[in-house]
Amino acid sequence: MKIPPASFYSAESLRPEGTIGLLMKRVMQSVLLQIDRRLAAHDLTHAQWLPLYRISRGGCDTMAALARDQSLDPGAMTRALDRLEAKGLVRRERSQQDRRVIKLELTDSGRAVSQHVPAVLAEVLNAHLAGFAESEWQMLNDLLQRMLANGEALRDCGKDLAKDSE
Amino acid sequence: MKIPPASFYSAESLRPEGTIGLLMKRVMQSVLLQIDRRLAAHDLTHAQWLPLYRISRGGCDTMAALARDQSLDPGAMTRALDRLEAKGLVRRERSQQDRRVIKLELTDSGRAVSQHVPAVLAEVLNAHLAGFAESEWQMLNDLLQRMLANGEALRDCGKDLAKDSE
DNA sequence: GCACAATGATTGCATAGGCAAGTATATTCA
DNA sequence: TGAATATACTTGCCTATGCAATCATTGTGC
Repeated sequence: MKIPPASFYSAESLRPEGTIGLLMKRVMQSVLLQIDRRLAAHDLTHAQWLPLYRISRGGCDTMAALARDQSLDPGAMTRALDRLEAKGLVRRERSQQDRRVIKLELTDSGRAVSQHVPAVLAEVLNAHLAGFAESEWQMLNDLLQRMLANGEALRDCGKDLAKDSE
Repeated sequence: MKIPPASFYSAESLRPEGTIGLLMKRVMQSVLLQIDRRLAAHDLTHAQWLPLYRISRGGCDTMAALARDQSLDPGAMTRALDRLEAKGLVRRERSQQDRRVIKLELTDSGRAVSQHVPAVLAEVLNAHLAGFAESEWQMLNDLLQRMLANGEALRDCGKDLAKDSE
């Protein structure tokens, strides 16, 4: 059973500055700007504290797990870890059980820095949600989840959609 | 009159995979993936059809205007235009009125390609909104607008916030 | 007119991500 | 066992973005 696409936008009526897409891009930019600003003192960018934070929370202690978790390219993750290792925040160690995988663990310095992240993250998100009722926050979560589910449905059957829509 | 920040997230309860931030990132990735897939036949990436589309719509015919419009770095825009010009989609021409500015205009080829964009954009957005009632779509717009407004309020008074939150 | 600031565009340097090819190790199955 | 396959990671190449410094041009105030 397929739910048909919505028809809120049309090629004729589209105004580039009014779409959901641009709106979300702007919101994301704002959130990342605020977080980066608060973590700049620790010399961290959003591409760096994210993996750091994930490692510190446990559950993501290999490159592949980390890359999947953040839906990021493995190559990009390798280089991100290069930078974190160069800063002395992360240690790589080849696993003995499976010699393909490389175990990741924080150094003392990495642990110290990563503990600042959750408070900043929560603060910035809450600031962007100022004035929201809890029901509105839940609604936003729900709507975004549904958009994501629609997107995933598209992705799977997407090989034959690479044609133009005219 | 200031609206206090929300308190939906806290440093202790934060789960990285459950935040609004990661959710929006995923939705954006999905939207861009689908658009890029449909425009790949025209050899365009999302960083390329966006300025193209804006120029074709009129109102953004200089580098600075384009960069501001997409909240993008002027340097990045220069290089983006380099690539579009190399593909023969855009022409640069120095203005006679103000010899600092460079007027941008689409070539015939650029115009031809850019006319495919709106339909694809609308199609992908609508597909991600499948199953949404119009009221839900409006609600989503409204909530995102409010998040953006909160973010802009932060940005302006943000010079003294570059400290840690502990 | 002239020093000075403001603006438009560019460039160098750095981080960052996608894609594809390649290497090493593990797993599966004939 | 051994070939095919899958997985983990790496590397090279390209696009893409931010920041800071630079240059040319324009506008401002004296």
